[in-house]
Amino acid sequence: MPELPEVEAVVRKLRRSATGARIAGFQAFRARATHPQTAEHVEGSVGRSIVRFERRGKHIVVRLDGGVALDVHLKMSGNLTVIPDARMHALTVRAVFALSDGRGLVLDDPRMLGHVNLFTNQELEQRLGSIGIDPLSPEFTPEFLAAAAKRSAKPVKIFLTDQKPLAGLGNIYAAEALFRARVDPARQAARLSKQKIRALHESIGAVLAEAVPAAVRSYRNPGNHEGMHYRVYDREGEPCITCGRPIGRMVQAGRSTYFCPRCQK
DNA sequence: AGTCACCTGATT
DNA sequence: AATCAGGTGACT
Repeated sequence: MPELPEVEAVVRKLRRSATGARIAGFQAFRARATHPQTAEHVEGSVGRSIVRFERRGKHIVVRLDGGVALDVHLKMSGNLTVIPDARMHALTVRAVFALSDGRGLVLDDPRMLGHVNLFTNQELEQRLGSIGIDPLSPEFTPEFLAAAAKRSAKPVKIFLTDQKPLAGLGNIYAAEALFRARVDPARQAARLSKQKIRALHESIGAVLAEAVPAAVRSYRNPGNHEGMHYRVYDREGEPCITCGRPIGRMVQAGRSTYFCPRCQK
C-alpha cells in the first residue's frame, strides 16, 4: 500500500535487515517484474553487495557495489521484503534476489504492476532526475511550495500527486493534507493564497509526521493493523470530523478524491 | 488534464 | 457481471 510513508517504512526495515548482504542469484517469475528490462539484465546484480537503501519519492533505490543500483517501484500493491529462505516464497512473489546467507529479498506484488530494474548510478540519476523534492526534506519550504504551485496549471490535488514538483504524495495523503488545510481539491494550484499555501505546507508535514510512524508500526507486525486513521479518505457519506456533514467524493484525473464540501472551500 | 492500459483481487 | 483499488506512463 505504498505512498511515501509506506515506502519509507519498507526502506527502514530493509536497512536494518539487508544492508551489507550479498546477492547470490536472481530469478523473475513474470517478465513484467523487470519491465522494461529483461531478467537477464537484472541478473547483472548477482555477485554484488548491498551498500545502502535509499528512498526517492516512491522509488526504492538499492545501491550496490560497483557503481550500480536497483530501482524498485511498488506501484499499487507491491512490497519488498526479506524472507528467511529464498526458496520458500509466497505465490504472489514476482522476483527473488537470493542472498548469500540463504535469505531472499523478494518483490511481492499480487497485482504485478511493480517492477525492479538495474541501472548504473549514472543512468539512475538520469531516470530519477525529473522527480521532485521530498516533502520530508529541508528543501520543502512554504516558499518552494508557493513557487511550484504558481507554475502549475492543474487543480491542487493533481498538482500534489504529480511527482515532478513534489515526490511521494499519492491519492490518500494528498486528500488528507488538503482536508487539514481546508483547501478545495479542485482549486487551481496557481490560485492559492499565501495563507492557503502556508496551511497546505504545514498540513503535508503534519500528515506525513503521523503517517510515517503509523506505516512503520503496521509493517513491523503485518497482522495487527495499527494504521493511520483517515479523516476523509474512503469515508464518502460518513460525517466530517469537523462539521458533521457527509464527506463527498469526486473524480479527478480518473481517481477518487475525498473531501468535505463544507470545510474545503 | 483527461482517458486508457498495465494486472489481480475484493467487493457490490 | 461490473466496478473499484494506494501508481504511473503513454496516448490524446
